[in-house]
Amino acid sequence: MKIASFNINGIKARGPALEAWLKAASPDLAVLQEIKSTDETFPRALIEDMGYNLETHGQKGFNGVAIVSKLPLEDVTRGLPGDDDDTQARWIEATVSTPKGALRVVGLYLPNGNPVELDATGHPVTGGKYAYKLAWMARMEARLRALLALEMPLAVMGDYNIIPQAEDAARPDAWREDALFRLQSRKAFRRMLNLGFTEAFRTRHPAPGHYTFWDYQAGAYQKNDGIRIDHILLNAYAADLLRDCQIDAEVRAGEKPSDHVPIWAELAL
DNA sequence: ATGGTAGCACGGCTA
Repeated sequence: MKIASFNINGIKARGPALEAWLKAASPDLAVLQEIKSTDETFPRALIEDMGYNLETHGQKGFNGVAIVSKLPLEDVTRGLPGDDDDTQARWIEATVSTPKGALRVVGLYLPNGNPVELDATGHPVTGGKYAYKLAWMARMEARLRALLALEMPLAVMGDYNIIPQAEDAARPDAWREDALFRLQSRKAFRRMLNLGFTEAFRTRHPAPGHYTFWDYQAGAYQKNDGIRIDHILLNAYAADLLRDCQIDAEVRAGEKPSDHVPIWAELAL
């Protein structure tokens, strides 16, 4: 089965581009980020008329995640555990079952974290966006530990807002102090990888220069001034099933595109 | 360079 992740940056503006990509790529399942819509205002027919099932975890104006799937979505859960006061819609889970076995899927939109605010001793300022990002990643690590204990194939996909290595940015020096690339962010990401995950794209494409995001500003796409921040992490059960992983970079050149492009993986499932 | 562009929704935040 083909599974994918796509930060669509607003479902109301992305209808035609999303439909065109779903038709062309025909993923069996895709997690979507930044739907920027509530569950009630999401244009469900756009997805359902194409034969996909849809589960949303929306929020007015910002954030919001969803899963679309040709197979039924089972055991759907919404929200990242660990902080009852966190109202931002950034996490959704579901299970799909095939004749060859089941797959647990996470769709996530990890906080951006900018601007980075540090106190005099270099610690993130409490209540700031960077502190929120790091706290969110700590909660995510705890949730991943619980999911790993299920001992079943697991795919954790989405907009991580993390540039894992210098090779994943056209101009790494421009990102050194940014929340997407500073060492503390990358360490938190690596801690999660070290729980036993395989980063699907890097495993299959060791060469630098592959990106999933180009800013709308300053002609970033035309200059290929991109970063790789959308990732598919697979636990060992799922990594054993990995057959392919690609970025649909050409989507960025389409009509009225998102600033992100889809990334997908083929699993022998 | 404190700009630049885009989305949501109609003012200002988020990225």
